[in-house]
Amino acid sequence: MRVFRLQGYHHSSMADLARACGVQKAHMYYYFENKEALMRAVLEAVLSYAEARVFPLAYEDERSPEARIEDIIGQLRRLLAMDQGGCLMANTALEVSHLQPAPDFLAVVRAFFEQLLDALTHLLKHILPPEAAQSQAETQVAALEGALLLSQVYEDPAYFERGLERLSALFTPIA
Amino acid sequence: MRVFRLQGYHHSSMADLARACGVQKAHMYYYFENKEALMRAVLEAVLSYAEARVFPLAYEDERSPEARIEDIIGQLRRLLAMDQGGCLMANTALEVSHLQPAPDFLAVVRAFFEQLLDALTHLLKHILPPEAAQSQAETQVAALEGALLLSQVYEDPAYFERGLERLSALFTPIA
DNA sequence: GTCTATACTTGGATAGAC
DNA sequence: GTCTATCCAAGTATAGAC
Repeated sequence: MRVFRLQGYHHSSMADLARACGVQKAHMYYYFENKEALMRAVLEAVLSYAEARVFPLAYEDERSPEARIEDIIGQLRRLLAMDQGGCLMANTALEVSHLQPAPDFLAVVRAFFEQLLDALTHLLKHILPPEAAQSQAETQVAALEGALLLSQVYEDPAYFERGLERLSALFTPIA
Repeated sequence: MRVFRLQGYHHSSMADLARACGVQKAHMYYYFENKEALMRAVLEAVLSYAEARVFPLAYEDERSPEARIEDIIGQLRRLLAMDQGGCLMANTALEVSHLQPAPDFLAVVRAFFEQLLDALTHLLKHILPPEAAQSQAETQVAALEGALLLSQVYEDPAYFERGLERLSALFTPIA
């Protein structure tokens, strides 16, 4: 996961990946059919983590929206840490989305963003009408990923931090 | 440029690039020292275009901000067309920003975003206090690139279109 | 300036011993 | 389940004829 995040899909060789795992290159093929299957497994691991520890936070309806968004932001800060390669889902999407044929692991990327959008939409419905909530969730996910991009361009985590703050601010208006 | 946008930097081979240019692979080395120099030249061509035809639109102070932002949006729609590979600057940044050593063409990417941010900040100063203008420019560039990402993830130009509309709407409040 | 031919390296993947 | 050895294709880059 670390290698793919830092070096990208195509630039990560099976040798790089094997070294990071502390095994011989050939041994990778005992567990994974090929490089694409390995990437799929990595992306599925990220998705599983988010499904277990991040998205559910949004649906804890007995807690306040403010508290829930703060927890989610904390998780996103770790999951997308810019100094560890940023967002693997976004990096991968931009690197392979136009390839023909498209690698099948793109479906995992889509599932990730869909669930992230749904989770945020659910939270925003507490402070906005349903339609506006969906639109605002889309805006916020885009703004967050874009802020992460700027952080990587300028090697400055502040852009991403400000993106997280703007998301947080939505739930703590003035008061 | 087309090949790099669609396939990414590392996945584009000199053979791919030569074919797209209609010359033999070896001939590419007559014009460019290596693949990295070729990528630099491509990025510089994009930057030059933006410096000549896009950014200056923001500074035509005799025209209304609304008119200027509409022209800029029109240019961005073409320059970042999602079905042609999206934003080469963003794609490239995410693909190579964590490599060590970092390719020197990253400086061109930084220059592009810096000038885009400056241009948007200048325009926003017509409707916001200076400090808020800078902050809002950062937010809008991030939101736009993020919207483009979502368009590529879902193969749906609508996300990017809505991003452009939200930018446009900033300059035409209610009225 | 453009081509053919080719050197040299790396990359993905397999075979088979242990 | 892990290793060594190896195959073959693709990749970057160069040499040299025309």
